[in-house]
Amino acid sequence: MENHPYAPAEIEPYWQAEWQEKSAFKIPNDIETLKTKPKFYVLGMFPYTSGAGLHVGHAKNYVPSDVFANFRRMQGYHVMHPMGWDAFGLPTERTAVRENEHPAHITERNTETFQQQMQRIGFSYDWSRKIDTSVPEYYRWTQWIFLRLYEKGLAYLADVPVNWCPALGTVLSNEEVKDGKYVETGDPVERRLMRQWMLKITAYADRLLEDLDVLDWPEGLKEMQRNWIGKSEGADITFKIKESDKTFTVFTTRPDTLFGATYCVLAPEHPLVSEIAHPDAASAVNAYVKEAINKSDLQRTDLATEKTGVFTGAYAINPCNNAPIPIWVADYVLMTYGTGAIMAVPGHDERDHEFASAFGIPIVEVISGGEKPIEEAPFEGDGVCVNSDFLNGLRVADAKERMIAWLESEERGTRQVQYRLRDWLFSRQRYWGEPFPLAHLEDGTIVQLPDEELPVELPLIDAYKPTEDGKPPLARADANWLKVTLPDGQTATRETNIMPQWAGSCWYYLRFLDAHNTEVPFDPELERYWMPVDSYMGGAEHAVLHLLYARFWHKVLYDCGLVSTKEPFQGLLNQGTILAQSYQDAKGKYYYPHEAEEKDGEFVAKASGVSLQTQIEKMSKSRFNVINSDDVIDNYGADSLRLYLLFIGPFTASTPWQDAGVEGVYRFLQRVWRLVIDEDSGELSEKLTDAAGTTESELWRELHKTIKQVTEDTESIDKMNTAISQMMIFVNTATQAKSLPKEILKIFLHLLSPYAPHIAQELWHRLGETGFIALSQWPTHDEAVLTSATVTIIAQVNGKLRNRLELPADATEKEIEEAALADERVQRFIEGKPIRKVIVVSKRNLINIVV
RNA sequence: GGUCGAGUGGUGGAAUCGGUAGACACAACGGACUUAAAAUCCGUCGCCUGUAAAAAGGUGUGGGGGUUCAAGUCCCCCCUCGACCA
Repeated sequence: MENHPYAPAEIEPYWQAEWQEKSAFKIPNDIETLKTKPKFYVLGMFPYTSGAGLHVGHAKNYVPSDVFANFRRMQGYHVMHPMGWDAFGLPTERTAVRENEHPAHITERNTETFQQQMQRIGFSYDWSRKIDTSVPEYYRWTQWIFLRLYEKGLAYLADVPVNWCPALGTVLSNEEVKDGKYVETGDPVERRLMRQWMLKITAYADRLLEDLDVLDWPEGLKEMQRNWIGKSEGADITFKIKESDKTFTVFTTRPDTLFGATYCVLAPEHPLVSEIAHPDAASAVNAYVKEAINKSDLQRTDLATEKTGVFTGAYAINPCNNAPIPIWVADYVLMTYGTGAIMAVPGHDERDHEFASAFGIPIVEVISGGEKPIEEAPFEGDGVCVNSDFLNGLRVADAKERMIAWLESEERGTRQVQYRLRDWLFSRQRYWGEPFPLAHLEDGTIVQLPDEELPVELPLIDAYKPTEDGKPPLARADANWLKVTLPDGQTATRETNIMPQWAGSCWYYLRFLDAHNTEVPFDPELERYWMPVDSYMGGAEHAVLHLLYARFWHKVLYDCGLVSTKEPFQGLLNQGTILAQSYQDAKGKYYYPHEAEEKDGEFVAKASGVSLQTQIEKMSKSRFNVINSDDVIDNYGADSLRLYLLFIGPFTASTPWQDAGVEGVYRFLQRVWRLVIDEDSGELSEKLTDAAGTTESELWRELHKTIKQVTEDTESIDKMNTAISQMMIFVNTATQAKSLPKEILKIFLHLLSPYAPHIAQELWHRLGETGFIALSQWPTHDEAVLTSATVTIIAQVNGKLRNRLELPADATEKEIEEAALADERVQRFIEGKPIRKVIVVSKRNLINIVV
């Protein structure tokens, strides 16, 4: 006899094709049609399209955003839910070099894979809005926006220290360098000053900081952005150099401790270092500077490492008491923060204290209140000024104000706000990125190309590496590309740097709104309708850089009158990472799970027998523990994959993948299937009836309970795991019911549809409905159905549960108390003891008797 | 070192405003069905005492202390892990 079990491999491709063919999730682009409904913009951070394809870690982000988009759509919103590809960047360029193929071809192949994998999961994206940051139709507008920044004076050239690898002849990012070596080849890397494009993000520091307050983001994430921007208020103070007319300026957040400054430190890169060094000290200073310059900032400022430094032989004059204090050079001071020079107050700063102790520099207490003597430990807390002349007796906050006022009146310093945020290094000496829409005249003048000339397309070149004389790869392009004739007839040479990988992702959420516009980057009316993004979901690894860069560009566009909101992403959630078991031998080499086996409770490599360590860690290609979404779909179907990723835990929690867990949700879907379909005949189950839903009153109540909870849990996004639990409870109840009104099942299928769209659609269809359940209306629960005639009262004695009492729902507190005191089991515990207090919590259906 | 977050059965995780700890699953175990197995259905499942089995009781949310009629939840100290920053 033929069987008719739940067969996702048959129903899923069918409905995916139907959705595609009927454009089920296509959003109109006509503003009048759009205005008939409220809008909702759900955006999952688009993926970098590496060759590895989509794994379940990506899906952990995209599945909840898809469920939420489905949910809002059923609630009657126009839902913007697009997808696209972040395609420019180094990984693809590296693959291109390795495989000797143009990066555009590789990108095409990779994006094709990603799209197929996503379509197999049944996401409700409007694929007609798909974008790819590496195609000219898109990056034309990235260049266009860059020109708006350039016009506003926000892009400039500067000599900045970069990681230069002589062996490769190229600049590397900080992430590619570890311990002064290129992480992949071990070639040495040095710090070198190079002329680079910078974006003046620091001009927006204050607004980037202040506007965080209006965003619905997790507090921790806002705090990370605040720390990154790192605003600190204090003063710039000018120090004269003894027996010289030279001066230097320091920035300090603690002007109140100026009387305690017993030495100064210049960063090794500080221009004064070579000028002021005493002849006797010059050679030691030079040697020190040379060594320090190649260390990373992290190495230099790490509190754990021992402080190093060298005395210059010169003295500065403390501006508040004219005391001469020695000037040192030390690498714990960075040229890139503040002024590259500090006043050191060892009594009240930990690093200064450590340094002064090591080199025998005096330590003076100027703020009282420390627990230990000032020679033993610095005191960084709040206290009262001492040994500080006109500041004596003031508390720290007042002393700061007083000192700044005094410095300003004496013209020895000014109030100053300092940011940790640096300007954004915006150029790369690479190939696979957006060319700058700029050119250089013979005399060195830089000119912007007219908007009509865009896009500046990437030229074809023969090798993706810098030229022998150190110019970027684009300098290899032929003269047709390199030379450009300007509207005024002059000839210029194109800029050969490219933009960094971040550029394309800084505004992609705007292009989705009007993805095919050839006149403007996006239509202003559409922008006003859709923006801001209501719910942006993605990994915490983008908590700082991507989100800060995109917010910066958005604010510039706002200032240009091109967008209507100050912030791009009103709501934001970070998904937890997905973890998986990985296997490593003693040397740290990773093994695939299929290469490992368990022997006597230990793991060993199948081939060699060497013993392996196992751990649960982040799923990634380099750890050989990636689970591909296609494999899961092959075995269980897309609906099981979706459900499992949600059921595994809250959206924001990091949880380990367990193959066995997929079985559980797969079984659940099979039970759902059997509620509707008789597996033996393939016909509708005989339990199904056309009776009203209320005829199965217990099930009817469970249904309404389920509507309520699924609605609330889906709304929160973070609790979709408990929404699924409740659906399981409903299905368990329905399985045991003697008869099943179709009405009840149809309502339930609505709840299931955002989560498991294929099976919900198939069963909806089998129950005789036409059209897409995904486009039907979300049900609401009836509170009256949930109330019942009796309630269960929890009876406690001294806070411990002793019995449950079934009482009428309208029982008064007095009646509850009487019933509880009369209860036999409660009696056993109060027997013979005086009752001291009785507390009835009617809201919680609870009574506590204290004896 | 600093900031923020977390720690609950064998496992993933539930638990609203302080009010029944362990929902829902996985794994395990037992039973029904089957020639057998798979699948399915039913049941047990924190630990300890207790019992033939129950009943019943004690204890229990990283550790210690506190507030409260009542603490996984609030406060203080400590330990461990994670993220970010230095």
